[in-house]
Amino acid sequence: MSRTPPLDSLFRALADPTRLRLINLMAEQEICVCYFTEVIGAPQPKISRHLAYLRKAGVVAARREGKWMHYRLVVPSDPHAASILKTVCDALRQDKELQRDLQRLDRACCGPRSLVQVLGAPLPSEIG
Amino acid sequence: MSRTPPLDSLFRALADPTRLRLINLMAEQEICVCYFTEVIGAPQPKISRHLAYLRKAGVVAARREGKWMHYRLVVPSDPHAASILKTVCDALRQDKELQRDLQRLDRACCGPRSLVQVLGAPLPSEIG
DNA sequence: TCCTCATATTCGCAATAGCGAATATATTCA
DNA sequence: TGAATATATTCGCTATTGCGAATATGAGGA
Repeated sequence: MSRTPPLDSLFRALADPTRLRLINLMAEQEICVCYFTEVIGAPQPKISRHLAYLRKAGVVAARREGKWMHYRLVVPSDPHAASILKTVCDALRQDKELQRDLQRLDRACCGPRSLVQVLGAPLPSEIG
Repeated sequence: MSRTPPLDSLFRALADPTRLRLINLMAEQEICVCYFTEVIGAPQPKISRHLAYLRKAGVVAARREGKWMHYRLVVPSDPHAASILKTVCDALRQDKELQRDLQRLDRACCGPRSLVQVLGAPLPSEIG
């Protein structure tokens, strides 16, 4: 007796600029939380809460590796939701602001004062 | 200086079950408000407010014809938003609950005690 | 064990969303 | 002009959301 279409929870998850930035950063890679806070420049609890929101919505999954938590996108089981999420990622990738996020991610990973160098943070890894 | 991705307003518009039902009903046709209230079975102000929300978000447009207001989907100028909205409509069409809405719309238009017969309401029209 | 670091959760608050009830507006018809 | 109809808006309320600040949890190392 579910009187609500199955997609509105997905859209609620997508209906926030910070969460869209997080999704964009995860679109290609599994990413450690420390990069999110670095790239987005928001307080860590804010990032963590949005990640928790995405987790509850089933949009992302988390994996612990020692002290670090890695987040990755989950392909929704509903094929329509999956298709929408794919389309969304494609759209985000074209946004100028969000491209700058990806550049900042690059610097945070590989630059001379990168988190990798300073904290020994784990590198993002391509999703196999 | 728009610090927010352009899509989150679209997703906020989509993040409500009633609005998804409205969008589904408009997916193929321009529809008169009286059908929305009839099919969805919600109080008229509620329908009207959600339509206003969709209008402000640029998802639908309205056209007056005498006493009746007709609403239709608007293809967003941003091609990514357009692509997302298309994908959403395709997904909604497959939902069982939403298919029943379309059946109710059919009856409201063409059945023996249809609004067309009782009120002289205008028929939905294919979007050319 | 204690300390540190990475991340998560809780708390209290301000902003927002959605709702029903009532009312306003716009159009047609008499 | 006034009544009737279709739709829109406003109001007061409750529920939810997002936030910063503070605190808790969980892992690794001394």
